[in-house]
Amino acid sequence: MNITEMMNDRQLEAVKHKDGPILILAGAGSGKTRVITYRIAYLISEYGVAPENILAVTFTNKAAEEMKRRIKKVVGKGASAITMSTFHSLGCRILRAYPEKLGYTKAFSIYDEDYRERLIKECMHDAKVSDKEMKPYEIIKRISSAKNQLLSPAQFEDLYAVDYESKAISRVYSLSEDRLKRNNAVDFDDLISKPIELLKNNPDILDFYREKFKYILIDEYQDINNSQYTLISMLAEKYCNICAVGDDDQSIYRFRGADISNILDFEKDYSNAKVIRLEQNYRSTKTILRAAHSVIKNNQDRKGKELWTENPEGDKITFYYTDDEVAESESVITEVYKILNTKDVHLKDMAVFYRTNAQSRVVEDRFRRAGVKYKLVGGLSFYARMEIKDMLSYLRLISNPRDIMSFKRVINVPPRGIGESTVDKLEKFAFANSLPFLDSLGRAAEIAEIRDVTKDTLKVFYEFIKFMSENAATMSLKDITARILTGTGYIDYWQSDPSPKAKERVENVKELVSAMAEYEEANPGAKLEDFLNQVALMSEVDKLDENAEAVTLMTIHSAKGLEFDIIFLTGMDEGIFPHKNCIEEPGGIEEERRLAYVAITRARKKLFIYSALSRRQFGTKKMGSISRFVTEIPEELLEYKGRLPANQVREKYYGSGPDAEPSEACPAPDNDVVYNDEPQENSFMPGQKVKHTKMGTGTILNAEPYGDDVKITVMFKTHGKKVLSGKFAGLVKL
DNA sequence: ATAGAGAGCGTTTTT
DNA sequence: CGCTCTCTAT
Repeated sequence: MNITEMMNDRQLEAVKHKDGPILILAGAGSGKTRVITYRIAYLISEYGVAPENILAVTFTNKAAEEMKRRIKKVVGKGASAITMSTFHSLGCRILRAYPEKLGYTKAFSIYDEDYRERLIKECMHDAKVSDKEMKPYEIIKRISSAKNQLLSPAQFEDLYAVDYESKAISRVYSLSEDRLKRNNAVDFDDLISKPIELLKNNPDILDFYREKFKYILIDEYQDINNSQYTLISMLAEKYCNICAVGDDDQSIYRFRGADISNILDFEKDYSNAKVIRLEQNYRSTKTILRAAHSVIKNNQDRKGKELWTENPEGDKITFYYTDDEVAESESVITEVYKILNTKDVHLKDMAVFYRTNAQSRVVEDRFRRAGVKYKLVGGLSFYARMEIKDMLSYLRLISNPRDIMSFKRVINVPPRGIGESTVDKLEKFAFANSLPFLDSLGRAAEIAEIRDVTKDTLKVFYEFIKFMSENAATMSLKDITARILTGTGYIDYWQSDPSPKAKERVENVKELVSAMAEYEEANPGAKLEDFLNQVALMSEVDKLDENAEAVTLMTIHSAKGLEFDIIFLTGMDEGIFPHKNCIEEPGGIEEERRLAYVAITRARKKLFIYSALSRRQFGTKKMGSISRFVTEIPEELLEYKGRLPANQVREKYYGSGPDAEPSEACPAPDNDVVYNDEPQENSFMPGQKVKHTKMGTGTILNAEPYGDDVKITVMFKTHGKKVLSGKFAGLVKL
């Protein structure tokens, strides 16, 4: 392998390290993926490690596939024996190898958040916990965190069930575990915690995996949570050949239990650990990197590093201040066209980022009107559509006939005259006679309270599911779905509906059939369970087609690990980013700042940052103020555009005269670039730089009328955020 | 059992 | 504003 001239010394050191623990602190764009890929290839080709003895855990399935593809290029076919997957896929594999040890069957269902919420609501009902007094979401969060801490319902009760609330949660937790078991189902947290339980109870199996995975690599180590940490530690304990790769500045999943101390304490956990820092950035311009650093350096809780690059200085970062979210989107569109016309950049090299999924609606709407092609990550994507979920529920029921949640979803789709009360009776009957659910359905005739017509309907449904369930193994995936579509009347139901919406649903369902055919071709011999697991464990980014010639629309969280030439970072307003819910939380702002750091460092060539004077939220217009993260970027890296905070600033950056140059390809909307034409001598606008006699210089974040005075919020460079009176503070505009 | 209307509520981020 | 849940009338 000739890799010496392809890498810098640090990278090479990481690649060539053989045995023992190693921590690679890899800054954004430092060639991390390359290092991991070549390290694995090197282990195989130079150190003679068997591919099947390597486990690599990545953040998305796509990253895993991409890495595998690259390794194959270097070491050839043998690479397919490497286990390369996400944490959840790994857990799923282990669980599927020994399902009976924990009382599951091989065809267990994986419940997504939607199903989990329904299930928790049912348990709340059973436990007599009203969803008025406690939100299901809060309970889910507590249960999820209990599972991350590897606490059983009994342990949770012992530890926490002291107050009324925790007692209620404890009851719901216990009931939900029973129900999941009865349904032969697991949730996302179980995919980590149940394998741990399995390995703890079965030392022989644990030893098997320790021997199998002699070399372990974990990517995005800064974002692993307690249970994931436990699983990996258990597996790595024997040989300690663990290679952790991560960046403490990019830890952004604390809300789902990620614990940054896992990476900070790696050297304590493995006392002989080698630590390598990758600080040369190959991705971004000097300007972008400097901006990113000027933001992240405000965090206290970090290992501390500064990336450097040999890349050119690059363009300034454009800071756009627009009227509202619509003007923001339209400005993005104008810039997209400008770039297409003047630079050798394609639509697929551009991305729009936002903090929350809800913000995508306006962007999508405007893109659609302007005819700019886009691809949306997350939100209401293909697999989240009603008709697709219906079909998947049918498939899940056939694969796992004990899955009551799936049964409930489809029993009356299309309408068969079977309602809640009938389902209740069936469920009670199954429970009372401790029958697998499908059997109780088959014996519905014995339930006196069910009407005869309903019994007939149930019988037909039962026979169909039973037949499919027994014969699915001999059918192709495509045929299974096709038979469900006709056999259940589902396709007829939508085809007889003349609305365009229904037509779309039919199209989507047909697309699912071809997706299954495609999957089958790519994975010969794949079973129905394999397909269902793959769909359940697929991340939003996995569904993205990176070659499609369209602009990517995504949350910053989804953008982690990706890079684009041009990035439009929208919604940089206080309250949105940083999000208002995090501002009060301890450590909240620092996490948001890391998120901002991730966003900025995704850009290769050019970054646009957007903020708006006002935004529509819950239907009402709300005045906003510029995000503190924007003010943390030094002025000299920014170029101001759009609605200018004040005339002086406008002259400073543009000279006199408006610089409206609408692109030919896309006539700029009227409100694309708006200037304050009236000189507003006495008004203070967000974005305006000001000077205070005591506190020095700062930027106005917000200004609102307050009686006959103005309440001005200023972010001072040295004194932080202060609220001042416009009348008395004696602010001088700069 | 079901459709349709009205109320009420919510927005972090995800495998 | 738009979605979901609940209530009510068939």
